Amino acid sequence: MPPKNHPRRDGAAKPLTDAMLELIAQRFRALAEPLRLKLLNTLMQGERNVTQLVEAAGTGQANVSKHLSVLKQAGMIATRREGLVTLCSISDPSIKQLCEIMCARLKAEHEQRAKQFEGL
Amino acid sequence: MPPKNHPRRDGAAKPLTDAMLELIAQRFRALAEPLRLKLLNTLMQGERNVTQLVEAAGTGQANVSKHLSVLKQAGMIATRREGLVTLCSISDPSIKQLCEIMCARLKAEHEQRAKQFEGL
DNA sequence: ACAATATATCGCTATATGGCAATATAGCAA
DNA sequence: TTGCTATATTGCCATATAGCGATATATTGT
Repeated sequence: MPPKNHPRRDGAAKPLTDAMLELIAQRFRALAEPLRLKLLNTLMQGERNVTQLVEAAGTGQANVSKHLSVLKQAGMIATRREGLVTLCSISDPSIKQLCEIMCARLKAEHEQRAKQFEGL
Repeated sequence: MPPKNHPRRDGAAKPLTDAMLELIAQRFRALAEPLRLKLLNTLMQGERNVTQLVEAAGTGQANVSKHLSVLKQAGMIATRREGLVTLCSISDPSIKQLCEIMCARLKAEHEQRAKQFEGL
């Protein structure tokens, strides 16, 4: 038996190895490009094939294909071939959460800034 | 009065402008480097000055300083000067959430992979 | 086999950025 | 002032990667 996994009472950070940090950074990096976020945002509505994603993205097919492979590599999307087309879908349910948290924070900061300008 | 903010019943994605996508990507980019994650992880334990962060990070001071400015620019940390030292602290409470979600997902995937190797 | 369509991959250039060494700046003390 | 410490900034190099055009591969239909 490995030692029991005690949850931490304090807010202390767990010791993260460099390898773990690299893994985490890698996943954030996959979310760190506007075009990839756009693709994911499109896929939130449901499964789409590559051509549809190219149209929605408004950029070249080669580019979309490359970004899709990054997302796939990061385990964020899954693909299945159906005849001629490749259908893509989100395979990582936490992505929606992550984006919502980010957006909420951005909105809060924006409103905070707006308040600074009230009644000049 | 602006139009009321109806919450969405469906799982439909909101229309995100390119500017918004860029902003979101920018924040994820700040989290997309192992060293920055390490700094944030250290700061989770509380306020630290730059020298302490340099020691904890195990890299050069110039490097740490640059990464800190990225995090500050992204609104994730705040700094205050106290005499000779600059004290840094996390200013964005959502960071912890984001990292925890990422880590949970990584752990889940790791366990999933481990299962694939059971009973070869 | 050939043609047509959908997607992936390759080669390229331009840009962004991490790390380092050196230097600059700021605050404090003697 | 001079010197010391803490931090920021600058210049440089190496690497990563976004975007693009061209090409390769795969799948289906004729």
